[in-house]
Amino acid sequence: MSYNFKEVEKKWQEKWYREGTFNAKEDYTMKKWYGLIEFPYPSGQGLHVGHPRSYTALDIIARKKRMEGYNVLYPIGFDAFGLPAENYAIKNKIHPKITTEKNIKHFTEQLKSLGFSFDWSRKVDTTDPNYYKWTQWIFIQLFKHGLAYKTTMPINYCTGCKVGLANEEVVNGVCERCGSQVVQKEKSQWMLRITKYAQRLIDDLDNVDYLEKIKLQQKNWIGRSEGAEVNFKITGTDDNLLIYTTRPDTIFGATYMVIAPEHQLIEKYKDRITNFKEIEEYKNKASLKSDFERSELNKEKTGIEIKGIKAINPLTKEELPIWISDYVLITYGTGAIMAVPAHDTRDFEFAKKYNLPIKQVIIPKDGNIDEILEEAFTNVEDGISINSEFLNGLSSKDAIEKAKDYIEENSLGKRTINFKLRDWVFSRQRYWGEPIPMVYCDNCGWNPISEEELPLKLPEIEDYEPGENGESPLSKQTEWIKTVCPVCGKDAKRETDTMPQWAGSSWYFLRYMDADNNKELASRKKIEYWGPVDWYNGGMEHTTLHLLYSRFWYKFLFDLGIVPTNEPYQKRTSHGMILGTNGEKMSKSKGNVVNPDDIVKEFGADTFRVYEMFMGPFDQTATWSMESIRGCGKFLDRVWNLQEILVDGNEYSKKHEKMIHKSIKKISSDIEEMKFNTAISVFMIMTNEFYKDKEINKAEFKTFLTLLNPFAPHITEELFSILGENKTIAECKWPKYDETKTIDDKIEIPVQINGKLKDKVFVEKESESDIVKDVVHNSEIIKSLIEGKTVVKEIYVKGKIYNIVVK
RNA sequence: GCAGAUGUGGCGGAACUGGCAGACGCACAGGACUUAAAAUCCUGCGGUUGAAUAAACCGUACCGGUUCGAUUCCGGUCAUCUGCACCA
Repeated sequence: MSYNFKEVEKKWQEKWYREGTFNAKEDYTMKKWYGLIEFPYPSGQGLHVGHPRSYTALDIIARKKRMEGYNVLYPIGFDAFGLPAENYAIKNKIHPKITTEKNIKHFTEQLKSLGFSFDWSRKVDTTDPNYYKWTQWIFIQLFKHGLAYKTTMPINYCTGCKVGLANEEVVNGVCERCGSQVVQKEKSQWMLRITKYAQRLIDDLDNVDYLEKIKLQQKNWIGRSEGAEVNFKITGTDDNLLIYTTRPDTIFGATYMVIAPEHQLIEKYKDRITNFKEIEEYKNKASLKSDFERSELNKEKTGIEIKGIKAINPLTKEELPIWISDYVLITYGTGAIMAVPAHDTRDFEFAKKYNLPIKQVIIPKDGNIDEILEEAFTNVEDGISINSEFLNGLSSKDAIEKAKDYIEENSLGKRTINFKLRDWVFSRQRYWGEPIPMVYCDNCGWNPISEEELPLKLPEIEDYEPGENGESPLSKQTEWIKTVCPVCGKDAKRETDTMPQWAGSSWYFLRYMDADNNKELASRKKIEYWGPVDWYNGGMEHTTLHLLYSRFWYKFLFDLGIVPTNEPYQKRTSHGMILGTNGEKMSKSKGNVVNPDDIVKEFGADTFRVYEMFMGPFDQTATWSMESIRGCGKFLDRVWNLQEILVDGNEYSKKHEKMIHKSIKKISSDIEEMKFNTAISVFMIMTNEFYKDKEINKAEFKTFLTLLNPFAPHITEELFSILGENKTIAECKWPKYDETKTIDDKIEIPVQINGKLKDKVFVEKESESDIVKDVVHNSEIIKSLIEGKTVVKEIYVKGKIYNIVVK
């Protein structure tokens, strides 16, 4: 009897999606579970085999939760604004709306063909005006609370996409999306003040269940550091040069100062600087470099001494030269540092190159001053201050605190905290995004449009080419731009930039809770019931982008009183990538792309699902293998053919009872821990066992099918109905196990001599060591092996092992 | 350079909290069925020595340590992957 997956899968999918079997219930008395996967960008290439890895995993958990009696919300939607649709429009003159619609349709078919238990009734599409109305509304609130502002600043500008990019979108100096070169460009941009939330974004990580590596990556990205700002007097003036340092204990070792090329000091003391021309040249050269070029050139540091002004070390009163160098960044701290070459690697390198003095003020705990320092000594854990007056003899940790105290007591500066996190560049000079609902008036400046006017719809246009000088294509829509000032009513102009793709995805999980609401982004009642997301799975690549941005927006909404908790996601896990059969990342150019449609056609959705879960540990990278997927198909065929050895029975048979209870326990916990590969191996072991005994009874088969259902929903439902059940597995309860029935009463104890396995004995599970000892010493093998030798020691670890040490 | 992770048969991988290394699957080999092939079923499958289903030794990247006992813990080395990259 062979299994016709094509017919069976189609049959069940039609039933599920017609009846809305998996739609969340409007019963707010039930315990809820909200599982979330990252909604896909509906690209023209269709679904990638990587998508189903994440979707199947949470589908398994969602299906199990339903059977455990939870009201489950497992929604789906599309993150449909974005560059590929727009680039396609430029090339082919087809409106992005049309391609997006087409792609969403294709994605929907593909997702349904895999049998995911999504609630399709709540489908979200970020390009739908009913959706982006609220994206725009949130932006207006951000503006009203001073968290959105416009500023002219050097931005990362992609020469290919012709848009400004956030730091996060620049990878190795090229555009994350198109791979073109990124240069620095001055542009007026909308910014979101995410930095204001930096501390909370770190602190609240303590209250959520994210994988440790995710928390760590976010913390590193936000990059908090504690230090002090210290004023260094500029000679012959009352003015100060303010620097930032995390090592105020090294202040006695400062031998020169460095400021960033963009530092305002240069302009200010133009007249006193004797080599101003030279400095200016250096400055110009530096400004031409992109951030990437600057850091690429980091092997050789460059710099010039600013002649004519000096700084005074507030503690030693020494006069220190001031240098200009692009190894100091204007965007971090105060854009100026005191250089302590003896105790900072970068300063050391710079001092060596320009022959600047190196003064040691810290030595290792059990060390001495080195005559010639080979490298900077930077270890805070192991340092003792020397040559530092009141700091002498203190450990570096204590010295740092004491120095900070001294600085504050003597009004030389203050304790400060710095973050690496930058504000979020929120403007894109693109068409296919949410219009930024702002209006500029010569009298009143920037103001949001009235909330009643939302959504501010994207105008229908035909020319998607960027405007002059990389302006948004909307800048050519003169009619649309023309409006009146929402404050004074005079003529005014609309903002022509649009929002980045990260906007729509920053709050979509809230919309799922109440997808059709046209009065609020979602009702408070529903947010309180469904929120926060219980389990969110997605890629590691979104850790510092989407995940951080959406946490920021959610915290803002919390501050507004719209959401009741301060974190959106209770739990976050991530899946590993799937590589092509050659072990490389799948890409069209390499020709190693596996198309999910082909797999479904050849093997069926269930085999596809089982294979993706079986291929390796869920969070690790896995390589696609056509041989291995065949093995999973074989397993499901064996499951199908279990019908042939089916016998009657309303209870588990004696010989299978233990195995079944153990398996329920193992599979249940494996699913919760996302150890899907070992869960599937348990199913295989069970199947092998049934075949070995040439028998499976009805009760056993029902349990087996129920357990397997979340992994392979179609074949199991079909077999279940063949059994003559009048309900579906989806309506059944998740099987329970009896702990006492998972324990063997007779256990096998390995016996070792000097740690090497020699024999095995059987004992009652609760046997005390003297009983076990008797059994062990009765073994012929053991007897012969210890004969004539001295037994030094015998160890029995209850239920585990027996070890005899002989000489 | 810094931070994190990983390293186990021909391959993907398993092993709870320090207790039988290699579960399960793939590939491969032999056999059954078949005119034949595919499919299916059965058997074997870390290495060396061995006629052996006898036995012994070696074996979880490498070197060393702790322990009755280490894939697991500790110290060091090497390799690979990921993230960050002049953040003072």
